[in-house]
Amino acid sequence: MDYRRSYLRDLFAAAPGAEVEAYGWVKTRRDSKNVSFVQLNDGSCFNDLQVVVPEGAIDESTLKRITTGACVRFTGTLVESPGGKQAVELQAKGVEVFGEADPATYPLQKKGATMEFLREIAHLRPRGNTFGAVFRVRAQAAFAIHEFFHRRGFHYIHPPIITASDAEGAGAMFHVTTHDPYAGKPADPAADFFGKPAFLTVSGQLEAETLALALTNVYSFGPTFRAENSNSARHLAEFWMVEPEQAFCSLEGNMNLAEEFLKEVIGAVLDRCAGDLEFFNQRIEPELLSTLSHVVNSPFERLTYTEAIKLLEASGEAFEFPVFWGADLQSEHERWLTEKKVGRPVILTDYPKEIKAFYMRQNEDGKTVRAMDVLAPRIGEIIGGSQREERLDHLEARITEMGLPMEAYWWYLDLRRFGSAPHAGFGLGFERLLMYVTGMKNIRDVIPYHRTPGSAEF
RNA sequence: UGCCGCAUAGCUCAGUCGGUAGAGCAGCUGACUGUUAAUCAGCGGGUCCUAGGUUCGAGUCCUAGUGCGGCAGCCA
Repeated sequence: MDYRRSYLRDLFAAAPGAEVEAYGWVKTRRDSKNVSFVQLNDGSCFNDLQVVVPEGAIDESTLKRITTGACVRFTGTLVESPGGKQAVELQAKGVEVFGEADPATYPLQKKGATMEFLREIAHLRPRGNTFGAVFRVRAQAAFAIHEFFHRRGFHYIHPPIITASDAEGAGAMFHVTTHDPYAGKPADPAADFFGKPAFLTVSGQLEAETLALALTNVYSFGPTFRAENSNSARHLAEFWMVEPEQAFCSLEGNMNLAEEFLKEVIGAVLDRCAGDLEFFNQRIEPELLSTLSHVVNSPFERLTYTEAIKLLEASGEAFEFPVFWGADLQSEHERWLTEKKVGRPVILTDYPKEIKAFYMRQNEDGKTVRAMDVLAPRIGEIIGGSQREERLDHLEARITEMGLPMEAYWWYLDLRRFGSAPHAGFGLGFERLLMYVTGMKNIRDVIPYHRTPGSAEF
């Protein structure tokens, strides 16, 4: 056995008449008087291979071990299929059973399981249609992201996952310690592993900026952690984030990059995962394919926050939360804009400085900052970014205004002391992108093992 | 974390007015000339989430807890 062999993906493209092997897991077996049919899948592509077992080809006691969930290798001849649902099938001559699966206790059925139940058997769900497709799309999307940046000369960087800075301000953080938190002794950071409090990163942005102001165009793509007690279909405590950062880049350049990025990655998945997306379109989200091709082929709407507020005020909608200049936009407002008003992704820019982070570049009006959020129908905010404040005095003033600890930012401020440059970047939630591309409704179902409050199984 | 809803067979669910447990699918046994969510017949399968309470009697009503979901918030 060797990875250099045929996979089901290859068999579907092979010429009938070939003698082949087929490795995989059994989806179902159907028996007739003289013949048995086995649906086999190895995860190499969406389609199952139909294996035909003529009477006598395999002895009955072995055939009985080939049940749903079993792992097997068939040998036989690839032939054109007389059945309507597949071009080729395997005429079996022999089989080896690697692992049986007791049909009475194997929890995956071919019919009618809810997403909630499948989440409880997350170690087995990749064997089903839906999650096989999810994780193939996840892999292709991740690869397409690296390709996108690589082709444009961006350098892939690796900001630390453990950080001693608790001042990033992007959300509640997980502590990292070698001390027993349940021992009841008083906390003593100086005696801990790093000699001070340490945390899991909530964003690599500040570190990415330091590399952008040397390598010009960089991006990171890795796990990110937020200890927020959020219980929603759009939040995880551990998720993957893509964070490009560009020197010599304005907010407009940042928006252009974000739009090109989404279009190219979605386009790549449309190209390379056609079978998987077809399934999502049929069974998960009926409008998926038309929506995605529309997104790839039409420009994103770009609005300033101020324009968006005016549109919302003129909408005539009875919103639960009031709309006024200075208010943070609520989900209902974002949804109206992107789903009802525009019907495709919207980029909102130039938010009031009071509702955005300290590092965003201040506009000349003294009221707004060069922030941008990309909002997508169905899932809301998929990207958040900004042009960064590159002027030392402006940045220091904002840190003081917001009551943040100036000392903690000494190295971040050094970037503005020594060779500062206009620069911009954004953060993209990888799982949110996957929700958008697959039509899956819960973010817990686009990652193999979700981490959420009260949930760290597997 | 707040509001709302749900929890019954392996899965998906029904269970009327409070009177002692049901279906479909899955599984098992058999039938069937190539099936493809195969079909047909038969069989087995229950801590009705947990703990209290009301009642002659609770799957059903009440209280608390737990889990899950929806919406909201936090954001990516």
